[in-house]
Amino acid sequence: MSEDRCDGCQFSRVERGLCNVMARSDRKTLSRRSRSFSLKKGEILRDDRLNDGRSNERPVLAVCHGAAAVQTWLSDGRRSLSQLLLQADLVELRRTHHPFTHHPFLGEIFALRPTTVCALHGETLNEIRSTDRSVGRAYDAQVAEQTHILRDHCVNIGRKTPAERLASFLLELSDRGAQPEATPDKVHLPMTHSDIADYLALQPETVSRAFSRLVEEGLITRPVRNATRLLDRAELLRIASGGRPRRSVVSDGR
Amino acid sequence: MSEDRCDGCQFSRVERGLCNVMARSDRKTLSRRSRSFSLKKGEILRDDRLNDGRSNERPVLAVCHGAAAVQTWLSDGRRSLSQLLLQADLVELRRTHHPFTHHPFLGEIFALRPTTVCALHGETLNEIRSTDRSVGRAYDAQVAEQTHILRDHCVNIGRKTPAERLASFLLELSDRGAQPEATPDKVHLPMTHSDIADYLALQPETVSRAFSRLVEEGLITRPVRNATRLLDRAELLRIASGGRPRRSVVSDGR
DNA sequence: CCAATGCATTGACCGTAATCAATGTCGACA
DNA sequence: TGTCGACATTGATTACGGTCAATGCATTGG
Repeated sequence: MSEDRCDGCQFSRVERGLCNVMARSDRKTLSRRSRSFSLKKGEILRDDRLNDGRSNERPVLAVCHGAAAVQTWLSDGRRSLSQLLLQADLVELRRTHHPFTHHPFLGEIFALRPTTVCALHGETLNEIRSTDRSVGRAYDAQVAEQTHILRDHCVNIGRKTPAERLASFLLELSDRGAQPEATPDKVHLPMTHSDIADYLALQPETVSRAFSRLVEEGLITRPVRNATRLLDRAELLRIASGGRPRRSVVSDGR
Repeated sequence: MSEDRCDGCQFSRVERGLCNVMARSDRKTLSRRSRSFSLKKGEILRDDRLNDGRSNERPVLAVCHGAAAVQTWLSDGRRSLSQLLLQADLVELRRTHHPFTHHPFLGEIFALRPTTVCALHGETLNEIRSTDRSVGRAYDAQVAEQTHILRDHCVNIGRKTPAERLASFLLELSDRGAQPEATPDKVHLPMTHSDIADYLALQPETVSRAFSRLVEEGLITRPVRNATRLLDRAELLRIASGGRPRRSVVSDGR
């Protein structure tokens, strides 16, 4: 918790990292009022852990390193990972009430692998944002991107076949690519098949079969268990966007 | 386009409406630099319509009246409605690039019924926000709520049965309730079964059957075609959250 | 008032992914 | 190096929701 612990933080160095945008002095101020958490693979961070000692103003979480997901349980044990959190992603874990059940909504962060998360002090972030316009822009951009990804994900799990979902997923990983030393075609998988299943709204077995199918069709290879190489990006993209057109991939509406 | 056209706008009167929070003078300034659109039922508003004449700074859309949805097509004709936009909802239709295909992302707003939408001038909104802290808070709250709803929706369409999805949907409508004269139990349905299907990731026939089932079980009635009355809110909630527990509805995690 | 149209409903059937089960593979650790 | 445990893969079967088709019911407009 030293003042310049941010200097060692990977998040502050990542291109799209919010801390990278702000002035050094602001970063120090923010750092002093923020806390960081180390999560082991499989560990869960609930919002109640964020609120001890501090005010319960909205804490904004930043993923400094690793990969996590927003996890939800149905009461009979079904699990869903609704949002993937990769390095430099921001997520607001507001202690709020569920939008329509009015029960207190316990956001839950599940570490897909060893992960460090920083709980930024919301009010301080607001202050910085009001003096430094570029911080506001960066923050808004992040939020807008996450919203886009969420909408897109609804389309994925709502209207696509297993193979299409997996293709979309691999492209998503490749593009959001929080992988260490990655050529864009070598995609590191930060999670198990079971986690992928709960993210893509499938069963693990179906994920496995979808992988096999993409391999069969020569679109990917799987050099090691937790990585994939994309061989035919164009075709993957075609599949991911619903199949049909051989040339143009952009949906023409209607 | 008079300066005080906002005075007639329903959005500015709705409790949670952003315009309701800001000072009258700010509202006038914002109004002068914004444009409003009237959409007929079934009409589509693409982001290109927002950018004629004006700068292409992020326009923030506000639903003044009616109901709409963010609509996406897969290339073979499958449709998805990923986000419901009810009165006083904000949505950022940033002209951006698709998060991982890099194609320009054409956000598309589909009017579920006659709807008026206001394209707020983003830069002006930012200025107002930097002088009036409460506007920023209200805006952030809206965004956070939408994000919550989107995550929740991912769980709905990813892991719930048709009846569970419908129950969730009815409760969502009841609570976000942009209905005119509504007791909380009388829920107006602002869309056709086909639209509901594309929102809940089902087929229209399945929506119909799910309705029938909830009626059979005595949980709702359907006095008229486009409305429903919730008879047993607690039981609907139990179903919506995955079934099991007879007493407590809040998921205890694990 | 009736026709026409657009939705909704119900039924029968089918196909895909979930489920159940057995086997295989990798990695950690002694 | 060998054992154990977690995860992945593959196969067989089932069940649920999609699909296709027919009927019903409202609202609109001539």
